[in-house]
Amino acid sequence: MSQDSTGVDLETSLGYLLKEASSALRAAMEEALRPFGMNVTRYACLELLAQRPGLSNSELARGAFVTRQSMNVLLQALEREGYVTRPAEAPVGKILPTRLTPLGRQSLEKATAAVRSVEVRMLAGMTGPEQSEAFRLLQSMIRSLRDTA
Amino acid sequence: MSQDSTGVDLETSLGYLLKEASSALRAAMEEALRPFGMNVTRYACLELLAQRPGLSNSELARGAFVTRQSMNVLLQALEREGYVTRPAEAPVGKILPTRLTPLGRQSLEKATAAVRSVEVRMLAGMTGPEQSEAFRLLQSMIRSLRDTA
DNA sequence: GAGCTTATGTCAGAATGCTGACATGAGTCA
DNA sequence: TGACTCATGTCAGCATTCTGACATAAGCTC
Repeated sequence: MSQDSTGVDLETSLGYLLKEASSALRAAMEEALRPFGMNVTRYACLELLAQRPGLSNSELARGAFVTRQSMNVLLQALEREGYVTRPAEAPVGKILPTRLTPLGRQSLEKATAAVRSVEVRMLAGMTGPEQSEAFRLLQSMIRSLRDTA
Repeated sequence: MSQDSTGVDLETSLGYLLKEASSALRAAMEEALRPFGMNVTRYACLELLAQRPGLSNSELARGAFVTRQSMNVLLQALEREGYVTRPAEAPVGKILPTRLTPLGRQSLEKATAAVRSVEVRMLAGMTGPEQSEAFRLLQSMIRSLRDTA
């Protein structure tokens, strides 16, 4: 009996375990990215831009799971440091499409190997079907949380 | 072909999906806890103390997945507001065992129902065996990330 | 006991992310 | 056209969490 009637047993809670896994992944990612002077959000932003050039600030924010205000601060820094470019004026509406510079692309490529090795490490010990199942189950959780919101 | 040889395809990355799930859970939790003037870390701290009274600052930090410095800031606030108590002097070593006050316990109980409903919502659509499998797979990821660190 | 390593509590400063607010542009609809 | 709604970019202020640093206590080894 590790649990009274009113509490949430942390030892058996999937939510708690999900947070633990995310925390472990984040720590491993930050550690892997630190030698490149990068953090997780910064890397996510660059990776998103590599795969879908021209994303707006708000789209990048949604993709990196931060608010558009936070992403705006980050983009201003990246722009100042020469990793990305944005047009001075919006070609349409207020959206400023962002693109990687050669410097940004180069910086991303250095970090990518480190990030990939973290993911490989995380999945070591899981079979292909198990990885597919994990993918499916996580998608189910996300959908349930969003739909009923 | 959505993927060149150097990148990490975010659409199929389990790491990215794990971050997405964690982000969705966190958002749902923060929203559920806001009416009670609480956030996730604060709730985790109180819940840990309810289940294992007398935990030290460092142990609470590990349980809530923040640094001990962050937990120290939080504990000082909780103590000031009367939710927890710590002895003025360490009974042994430097460890200050923390305990919930009646006010802290009462505050926790109010929040618990909200938190539990979020977890139930997240698991809607998953069978019992699927939940067990998700638990097992997340544990595997955590172990792999930690062991090879 | 002396020395080493590890863990703890704490302070200070910096980085990061959030909420609130505002102005502006696009789309919809009557 | 005008009114309404929604999404966007941005500024400001605040909250949260982090890294770095220090002193101290426990445990272990010699």
